[in-house]
Amino acid sequence: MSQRPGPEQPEDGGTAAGRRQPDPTRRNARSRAAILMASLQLVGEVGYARLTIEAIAARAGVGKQTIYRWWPSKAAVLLDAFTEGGGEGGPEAAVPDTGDLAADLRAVLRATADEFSDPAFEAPYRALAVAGAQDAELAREFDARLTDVGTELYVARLRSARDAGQIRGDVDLRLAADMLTGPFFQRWLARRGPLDHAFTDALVDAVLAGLRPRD
Amino acid sequence: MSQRPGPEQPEDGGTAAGRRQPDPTRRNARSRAAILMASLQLVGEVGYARLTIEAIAARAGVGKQTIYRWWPSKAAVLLDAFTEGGGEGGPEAAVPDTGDLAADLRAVLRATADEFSDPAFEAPYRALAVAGAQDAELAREFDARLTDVGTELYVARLRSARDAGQIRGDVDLRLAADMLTGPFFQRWLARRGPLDHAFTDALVDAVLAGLRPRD
Amino acid sequence: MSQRPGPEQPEDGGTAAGRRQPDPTRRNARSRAAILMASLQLVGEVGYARLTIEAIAARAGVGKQTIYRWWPSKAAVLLDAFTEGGGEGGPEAAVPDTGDLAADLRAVLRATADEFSDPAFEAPYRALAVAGAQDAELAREFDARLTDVGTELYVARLRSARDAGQIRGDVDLRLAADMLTGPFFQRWLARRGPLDHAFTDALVDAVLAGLRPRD
Amino acid sequence: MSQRPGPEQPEDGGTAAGRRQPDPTRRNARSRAAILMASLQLVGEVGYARLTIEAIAARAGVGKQTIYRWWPSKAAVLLDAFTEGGGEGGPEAAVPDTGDLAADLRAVLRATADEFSDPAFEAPYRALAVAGAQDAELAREFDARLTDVGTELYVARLRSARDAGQIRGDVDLRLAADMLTGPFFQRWLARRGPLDHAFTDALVDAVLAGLRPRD
DNA sequence: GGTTAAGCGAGACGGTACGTCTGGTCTTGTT
DNA sequence: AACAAGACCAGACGTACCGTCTCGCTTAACC
Repeated sequence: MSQRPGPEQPEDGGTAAGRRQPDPTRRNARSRAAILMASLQLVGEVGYARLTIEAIAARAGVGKQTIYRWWPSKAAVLLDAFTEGGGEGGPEAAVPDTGDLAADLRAVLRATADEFSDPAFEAPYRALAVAGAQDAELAREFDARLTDVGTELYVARLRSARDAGQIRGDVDLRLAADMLTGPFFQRWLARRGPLDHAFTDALVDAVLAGLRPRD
Repeated sequence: MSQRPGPEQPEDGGTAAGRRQPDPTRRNARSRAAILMASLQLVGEVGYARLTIEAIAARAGVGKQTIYRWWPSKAAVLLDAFTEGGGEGGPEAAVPDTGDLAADLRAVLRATADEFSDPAFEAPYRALAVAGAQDAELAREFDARLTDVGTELYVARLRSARDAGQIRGDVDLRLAADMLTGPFFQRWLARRGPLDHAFTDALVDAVLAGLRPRD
Repeated sequence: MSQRPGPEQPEDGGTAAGRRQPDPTRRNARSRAAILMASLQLVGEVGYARLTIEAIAARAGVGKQTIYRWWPSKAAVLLDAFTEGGGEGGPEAAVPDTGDLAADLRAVLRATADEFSDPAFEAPYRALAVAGAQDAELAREFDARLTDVGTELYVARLRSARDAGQIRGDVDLRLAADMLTGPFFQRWLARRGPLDHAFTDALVDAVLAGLRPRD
Repeated sequence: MSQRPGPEQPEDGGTAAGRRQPDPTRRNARSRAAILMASLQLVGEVGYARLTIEAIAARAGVGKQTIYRWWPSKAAVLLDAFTEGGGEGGPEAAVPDTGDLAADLRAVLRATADEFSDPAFEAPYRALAVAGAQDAELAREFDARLTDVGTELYVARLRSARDAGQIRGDVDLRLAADMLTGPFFQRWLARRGPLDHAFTDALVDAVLAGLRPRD
């Protein structure tokens, strides 16, 4: 979100013009940080639906225009807040590779489950998921900066396992990763059950059962 | 949703009173139908975020109070509208049982994918999923009336297959069903890829690979 | 201002339509009174330039929309407030007619000067004069409801004096009235000097000097 | 208005300091002229109420601070703009003295009426009158630089006539001048009627009727 | 002639109020 | 009593300006 100084504006002074884009170099870093911090606090306190730009501005000690100047929506604010504030690239930074695929995946999914049980993480992440479900443009951004990164880590670990002959050569690694994250995501977002280790362990086992060489 | 005239009001005629519950027998069926119809139309036209009670009332030719009297939220209206308007019990009415588990699941998931590609179905369903993600109470209702029903159909079909010895006896049928619906749900809600038959077929195959007896 | 239920809207449901006009019979009298009262208080406290609709609404315990629904501008609110609150038809209700024209005019102008020295009267009246100077539409309304009424009273008294032969038959009564009010108005609005009895008495004498029969 | 580098700052280099007064010798004359020009243009286009400092700055191609540095308010800008741009000392430069008082006054008032019928003159003058009505400090400045000058010219001409025995010796010349300008001002500012020659001629005659010696 | 301190164009900033929109409640008159 | 209609209090929306505050840049004035 925030500002990408891409080459999309053809002339600027032309006829179409429209919204005047601000100069990112003059941006007040202190205000920006205060806004992101306030967003995370407030979404945790009142939830996404009752999160308002006015409240963020007031909490951050900032004019509303300073938010509207730099972000197109409150979801975009949250996305910046989340990616900068704590979620450093998705559920985990990297899937460990001890050689034991099952153990590695169990460990990561357990850690992820724990993370999603932390309200400070859960509230903004859920807010972003909800916003993304309603706005394709935001969803793209959200996926590119959070979800896809996480998926890629699973794919990488699975590829390593495939190279080691621990899983069949014909498996679709992307699909396999989705089989790990999909049930997890659904259970979490729709609150279809507790995100405990029993569930994640069983999920890992069930998925791996379909990936192992037929011997 | 709508109104369950349960025995929760202890005194009613007391001092504090509170919410007067209306008499369902005097309800105007024509208004109710118009409200549900208008909800479905509007959510398809403007999406859930910009769906307003005022617009529903205006479109239905109904007073706002008639909506507030019978439903606690616009999501509840939509839920009634959806379960009565078209989604006759979730994605499908029943999983066929031809004896060929893979073929049956492929058929059902293909049909479901087609259904979720129909905007008239997709818009209100997505709206409900989004509302459910933000409101646990609503999510419960939503699951009870839509998702759980669907899941149960998969579980039933899988049980039949297990009884026929086509899948191992130790598999967790609920988890197996989640492995079918989870990736599907995630791909759909977060728009992580096209909901085509290639995807659903591959998903069915991948899940079944983990369920088959080891022989 | 407020609402004139004239027959100007031809069809309403037609193509032009536009602003939906509210139903004056359903108007909340208590809210209306509170708004007018608050307007008078606030214009006295902070002046017209810093008088805001928001502050009026807050002071009156009323939603902003209730003001915007019934009045087109804060000046219109003030005009209603002023004509109903205290200014009972302009500077004075009637010019006395004791037979002594000079004495009568002196008395009225002295009373008017006193009135314009009362901040509770002065603040809203000045606000209206200022608003009228900037908005011809409002000025028309203001004149019709306040200034013209006052002028007419002078004209009536002067006509009585003319009929009694106390002033020449060829004098333009309207102009004569303007010669009384014009210098007064200018001195007051532009603060060109004190509005004391010395001034008003001198003004009356100077004007009458030009009206008397030449003998 | 603008800046009077008077000796009001006691210490300047003190601790509290406060308002830094800028150095008038380093002032950019081109910017100053552009600001005054833009003010006059804009007040004619949108009126005083919707005249904004930002718009003046933008039209003049000038930073906002350059306006705030040299003028305390938009009214002060307008006052400078007006006194420099065209109204060179009020309605007229001098009242002619042909010996015929009535003819001289009629000529001046006719010219003044014509001037006040010119939008390029009327718009900023009305703006200043309005601003002055709301701000006593500004009104003082306005009077000193425009109105008083005009009044003094009338007084001078009347004094000349009095010395020539054309009007009585006991008349209050200041009041007489106000009887000419007051009705004119009121009619113009409150738009109580057309500012045509018929009006001004009648006004001159009516006033002079009260000034002539009783013979 | 190089340094330095202002004025300057530009515009980001913390604020306030705008006029609009919608939420959810209350009131009125009709069916 | 439910209903259509819509006025009401409340408060967030996104915009427009306010007046202040940096930023670099230009332009004297004084070394």
